[in-house]
Amino acid sequence: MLNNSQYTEKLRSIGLRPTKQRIKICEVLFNSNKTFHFTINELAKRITKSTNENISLATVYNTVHAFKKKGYLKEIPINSDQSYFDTNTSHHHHFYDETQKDLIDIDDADVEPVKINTRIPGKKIKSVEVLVKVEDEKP
Amino acid sequence: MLNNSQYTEKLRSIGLRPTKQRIKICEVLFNSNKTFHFTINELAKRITKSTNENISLATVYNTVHAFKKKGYLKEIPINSDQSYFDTNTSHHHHFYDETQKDLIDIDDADVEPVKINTRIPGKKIKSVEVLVKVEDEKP
DNA sequence: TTCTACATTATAATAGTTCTAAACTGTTGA
DNA sequence: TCAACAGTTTAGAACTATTATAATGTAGAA
Ligand SMILES: [Mn+2]
Ligand SMILES: [Mn+2]
Ligand SMILES: [Zn+2]
Ligand SMILES: [Zn+2]
Repeated sequence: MLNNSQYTEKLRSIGLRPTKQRIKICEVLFNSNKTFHFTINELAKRITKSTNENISLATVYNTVHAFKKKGYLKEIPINSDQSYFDTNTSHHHHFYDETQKDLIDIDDADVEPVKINTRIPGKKIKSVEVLVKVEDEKP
Repeated sequence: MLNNSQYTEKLRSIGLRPTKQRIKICEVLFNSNKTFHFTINELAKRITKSTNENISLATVYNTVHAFKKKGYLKEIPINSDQSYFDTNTSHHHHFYDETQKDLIDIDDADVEPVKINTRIPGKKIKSVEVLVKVEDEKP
């Protein structure tokens, strides 16, 4: 629930110029108190719906990638059909409902700490994420 | 380390005709005592290298998908650029080395059982997989 | 051997994503 | 204040992994 001048500051703080396109995208992504998952196309549709002006698809891609790089968004690997992004940047996990093709958060507190008893020398861990695939129970 | 007639049986047992293309693909995928990860393009290159005859890319796609559906291969979601497949169909996890863009198995025994303390009503769990992203340690 | 359903193939089509290069804009500092 | 410039947006082209098409070929059954 931020206003435009707060997005302006947010953008400035990470070295991005606060253009009207970026502020619009911030509104769609971060104005809700709920986080959500989206594909680029879904995001583009939301933007078009909540605005009269159109934002070019290239700008949507550019901005999403800039936000991801700055840590405002995460990308969730689900399958190779298209990229899924997440406005929830806290450490958490996912159910993927293969019947509904739907991605659902699992709070980090609902997963016992994952213990990996092996390492790769010279490499440090960036993230540990659990993906739980689910489907409808047999009737 | 199977011979062609064993692949023939393997294919027959899952209702696929043992064509020479499919047997060739079986050889490349399953003749080694090591399992490995691959993309379709890498697989197509391996096939071309180990054969004089060429197998159409469409056949490689068709066969890989048929094998996946029959449980001979797993697909590993890493990113949305392209599909990664795994000849290791046992339950296991992965390191993804973001520096080298390399996928490395983690034996199931090296991961403490992952406990998820939440469920989705009406859905049953198909798989629980851990992806550990790593990168080079800072020097 | 003949028949048929299944399989292969080259190629076209599709779709998500990235690139291009021209037009536009936010910011800086003279 | 405003010219200058780097950063940004844009439409559309290009790119690339994947899937569809439809003609040709083949394995297995009878
Ligand atoms: Mn897929
Ligand atoms: Mn990506
Ligand atoms: Zn999430
Ligand atoms: Zn593996």
